[in-house]
Amino acid sequence: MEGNSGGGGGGGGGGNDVELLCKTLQVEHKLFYFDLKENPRGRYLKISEKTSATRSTIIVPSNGISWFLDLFNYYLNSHDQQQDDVDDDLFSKELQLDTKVFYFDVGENRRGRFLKISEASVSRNRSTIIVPAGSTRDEGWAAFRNILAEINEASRLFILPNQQNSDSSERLVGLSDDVGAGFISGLSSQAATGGDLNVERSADVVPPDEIGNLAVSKVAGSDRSSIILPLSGLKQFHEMVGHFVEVTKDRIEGLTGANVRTVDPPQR
DNA sequence: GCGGCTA
Repeated sequence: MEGNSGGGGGGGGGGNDVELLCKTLQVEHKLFYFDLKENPRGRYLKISEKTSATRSTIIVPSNGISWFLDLFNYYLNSHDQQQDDVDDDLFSKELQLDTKVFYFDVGENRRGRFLKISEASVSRNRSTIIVPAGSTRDEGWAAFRNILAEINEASRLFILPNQQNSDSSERLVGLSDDVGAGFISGLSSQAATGGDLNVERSADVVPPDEIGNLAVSKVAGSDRSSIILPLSGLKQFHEMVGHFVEVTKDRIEGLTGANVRTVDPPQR
C-alpha cells in the first residue's frame, strides 16, 4: 500500500515519481518548493516549506490544486475588503479531498499575518505549512497564488513525452531564456484582444488542437521551469488570472455541497 | 533576518 519508500537513500530524484514541474518561491525568509509530480497512481503537488531548521510538506492531489487556488483568491479578496468586525476565525476553511482534509486558518502576530495550511490524512501525522501574507499588499499570498495558478494550468496542459530520457541531457526546445519575462513580440496572430472571455474552470484555455505548439523546458538541476504557451493562450491566461479574482469569490461563497466548508471556530 | 503551527 505504501510502496517501498524505505529503499531510497534520501533526497534527490528518489522514487519512481516523475517530476513534471518544479518551482520555488521565497517569501520573506521562507522558501517554498512546489513540485508537480506524477506516478502511476496519479498526479499530485508537493508543497514544501523550508525554514532555517524546519521543513514541512503537504501533498495536494491534482484535483485539489484548483481548490487551493480558489482558496488563496478567497483570502486575498477577503483581506482586501477591509471588513470591520471580521475575526480571523471567520477565515477558517476546510477542504476535503478524498480521504485528506486540509485546514486553512488565518493567524496574526507581531510578525504579521499568515495563513496556516494543515493536512490531515489517515495514519499520517498532520503536517502544516505557514504562508506569510507579506509585508505589504499580501504579496506573499499573491505570489503563492500566482504559482498555484501557473501549476494549475500547467498540470492541465502538460504533455508528458512518451519517451523520457532519464539523463539530465534534456535540451530546451525552441526556447531562449533571453526572451525574459517580457513580451514576445511579433506573431500577433488572431489572439483575442480583450473582449469577452468566458473563462470557467472547466473551459480549457487552449484548445487541444494547439497543444502541439506547446513547448516545455526543463532546466536540469535548477529550480526553474518554464512553460511556453501559444501566444493566443498566453493572452487569455493573463486575463484569466485577473478574472479568477472575481469568479472565485462567488465560487467559494456560493459553494453548494462541494469540498470547502467554513469552519465554525470553537467557543472559548 | 525573524515567526506563527500541536500531538
